[in-house]
Amino acid sequence: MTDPAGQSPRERYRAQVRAEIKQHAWEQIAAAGVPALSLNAIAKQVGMSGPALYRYFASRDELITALIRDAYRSLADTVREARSSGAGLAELAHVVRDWGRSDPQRYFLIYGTPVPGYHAPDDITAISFEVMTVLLDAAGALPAVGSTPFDEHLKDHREWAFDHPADAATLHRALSFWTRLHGVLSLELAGHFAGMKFDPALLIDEELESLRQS
Amino acid sequence: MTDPAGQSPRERYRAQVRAEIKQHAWEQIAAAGVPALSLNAIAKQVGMSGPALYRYFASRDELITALIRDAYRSLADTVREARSSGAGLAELAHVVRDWGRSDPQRYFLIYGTPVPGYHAPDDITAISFEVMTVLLDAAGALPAVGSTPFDEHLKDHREWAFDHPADAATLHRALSFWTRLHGVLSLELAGHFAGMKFDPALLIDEELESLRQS
DNA sequence: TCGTGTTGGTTAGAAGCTATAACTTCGCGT
DNA sequence: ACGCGAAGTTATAGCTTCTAACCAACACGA
Repeated sequence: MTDPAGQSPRERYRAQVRAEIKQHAWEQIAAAGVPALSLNAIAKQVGMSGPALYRYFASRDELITALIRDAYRSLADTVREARSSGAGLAELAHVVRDWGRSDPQRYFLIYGTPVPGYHAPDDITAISFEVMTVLLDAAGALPAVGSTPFDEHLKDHREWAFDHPADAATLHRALSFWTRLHGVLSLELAGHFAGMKFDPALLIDEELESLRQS
Repeated sequence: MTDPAGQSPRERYRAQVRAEIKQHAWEQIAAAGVPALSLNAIAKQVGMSGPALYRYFASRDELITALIRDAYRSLADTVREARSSGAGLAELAHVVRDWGRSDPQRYFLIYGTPVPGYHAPDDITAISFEVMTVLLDAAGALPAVGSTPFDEHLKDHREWAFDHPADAATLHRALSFWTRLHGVLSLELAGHFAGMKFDPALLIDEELESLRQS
């Protein structure tokens, strides 16, 4: 999916089997969620028996971590491509929404219930910064607005933006975009709007419209 | 926890053992999340061996469902009491935030990753309507504002409010309150603000402040 | 007061899971 | 051509949920 020229044929085979394993893992997760993911069942699906799978993933947790990494990677690629195609915050919201609706469990692998002990490896948190960078770029493209108390607060707490040159109001807008979109989208994907027949896309539009001026 | 006068001593004992089981279940969930919840381990903790626990909960899923019900019940009681003590939307937000921070896994039992096949029993969804009713009451107490396109859309999709007499703008504000609060709170509780050192309470304040006028 | 039936508890065991150990077989590179 | 390492196998330990069968003890009506 990334580098086509895998070196030795041994490694090419290995990468292909790993991909196949992850493919079946995604199908199981989409069908019944992460808790129902069974290494045994996956092994049988790919045609090997049980413990052979441990040659490819050292443990169940390592497989899940790989899936989380791929999910982040997919999200980051999606928003970066949309942004480079000229999408603003409003369009980005719907791009992310479509991405989430295409595989809700993948969305929740990133933004769902956390596992108390778990800390994601550094390379994964690095990808989440990629996403935030795109949001900061898009938020910075909006017209400047007046400062609020929270903006002042952010001036003292902008380490998380690293070297991004956004001003405090832009940090605020990127944060609000993130939290408002996630607020609507995660409730939609989790089915909490089930009975209510309104269109979540319209709610998102207005949540972000009011973000433009405030 | 609810009705003190359990009838027969048999039923009193039964209710007390059920409560003790749930107590240990909450501790396990808080420590390692729902997937790590083990009926065997709980049984040993309460001093009985293995399958005896099935006299009190027919299955692991039924125990978890009971925990979900208690979580909803606790949330509904919390917001209703706060509202009856005169809390407005702004105060309600912090009441809910405190409730979530006191036991994040309990929050995620309601608003976290959904299980694909699972549908909550009717009595649980009824409790979620209790919460929504309080939000609608509090949202209706705010000064009236002009109508937006989404308000017009809501006029045709207000079945979920049942017989509550709120106008469309109030439905909209209750929805925005819910989604914005959940957006910030769930990301905070999941640790996605880990590196960033800003105060989520301030972000919530401003998210709801802009809701007052829009 | 004496059956009798429900309830709470036990141990045994089936089926499934993760994961490790020991062993064999295949294929790549020197 | 040969050897070594990678890939796969079976066996097994230890965990899980959950069912079956059995036993004890309490509650209640005759």
